[in-house]
Amino acid sequence: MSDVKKPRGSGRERIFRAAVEVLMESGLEAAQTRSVTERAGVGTGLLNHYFRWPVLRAAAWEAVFEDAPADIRRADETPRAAIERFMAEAFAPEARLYWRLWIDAERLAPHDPPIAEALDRIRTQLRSALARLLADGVSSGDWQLPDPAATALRLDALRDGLAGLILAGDPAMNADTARQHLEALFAMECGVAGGG
Amino acid sequence: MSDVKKPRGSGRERIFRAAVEVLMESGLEAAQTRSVTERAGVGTGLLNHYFRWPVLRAAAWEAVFEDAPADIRRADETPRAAIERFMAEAFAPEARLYWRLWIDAERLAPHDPPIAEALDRIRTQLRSALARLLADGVSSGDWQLPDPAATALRLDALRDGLAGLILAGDPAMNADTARQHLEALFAMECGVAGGG
DNA sequence: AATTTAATTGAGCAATGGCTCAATGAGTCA
DNA sequence: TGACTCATTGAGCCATTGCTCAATTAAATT
Repeated sequence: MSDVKKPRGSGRERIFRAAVEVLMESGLEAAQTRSVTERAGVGTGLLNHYFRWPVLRAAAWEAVFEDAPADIRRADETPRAAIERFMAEAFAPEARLYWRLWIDAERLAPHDPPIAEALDRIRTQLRSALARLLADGVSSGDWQLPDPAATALRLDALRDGLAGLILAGDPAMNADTARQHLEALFAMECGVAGGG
Repeated sequence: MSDVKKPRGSGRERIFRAAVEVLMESGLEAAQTRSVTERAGVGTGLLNHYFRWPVLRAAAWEAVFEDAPADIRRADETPRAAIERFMAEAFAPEARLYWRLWIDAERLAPHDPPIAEALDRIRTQLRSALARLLADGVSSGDWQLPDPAATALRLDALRDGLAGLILAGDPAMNADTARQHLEALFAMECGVAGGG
């Protein structure tokens, strides 16, 4: 009876989980307290009893990306396989939701301290995971890179820029093209002559 | 007397010019009709008499970037000089305002048709101006590129991504570092071995 | 001067959205 | 059973913001 309308867990937990779901559906900026309380099956007052919206929002955002750094290089995955998956997943349709959340966070960060802190933590972890992967590939002889950390930063930034173009509806950009450009950069980084 | 408070021009002109100024100061999202009418020294009703806010905002935005495409390659400028200026200006402090406007527009575009159209026009012009510059540099023997249009797109996207990192307050990114990465990409595009 | 037309005003409307707070319900302890 | 605590509710507050509209002023026309 009580779980027809209300998911399991205490009010506080339900609100947090609902916030995560709302973020995934609506993005950071369109998400509202009312959507969260509605989805949690809870009065509007309860959210404000437990949380302050900007803090809850940032916490839910961080929860969405919590596992991402560890997922850059999965257990027993070769560097080459991980990089191939990196390229394949970068602009996959399933990634759109995450890109929107990511870019929303970059936009909000200058005016939203909780978001800024969360973004900083996740970004640092993601980037060092990628740099580690690139360095491992050098160690294992899969590829050569003069400066894996710098390459990680460029791959990161180019992926960010390409995803931004896709999300902004650039007619000259789509997932396939974006992937080709990202792969072209990696090839150049590894010393293969300039890409087309 | 009448130009102590009110700048010259008709109400319509004054409002448009004020809109441009407000955009430059506040960015696209923080800009409000009241700031514009205040700055124009005009009643709030007049703005709505002449314009619809989303349309005015997009028109003012486009006016800000109107001259940018032609400025990629100035008259009597060699390709090399133009590219050097491109790199130097990309992340200069003066460019911050424009970056904010640009990224705001990318964010608004999916939900704001007037902005989407303006962004599309300017982006197309900017990108083809850059591609033309790169192709000219190949013709003149300043550099070699297998596919100048693809290189233009990557330079564009990487610059976008790097600027996004700076604006979002990434502690690992600043104007100098960003410029180095952008130059590293260009060097690789031209066939110089992978950059550090 | 009289009339018409256009420019201009700003108080206020309507919708939005985070948050308050007095009230209610439910569980616990003596 | 009464007293106390904590969870929960939701109508409504309050500030924001694009926009309306009846009223006013100024300019042009006859």
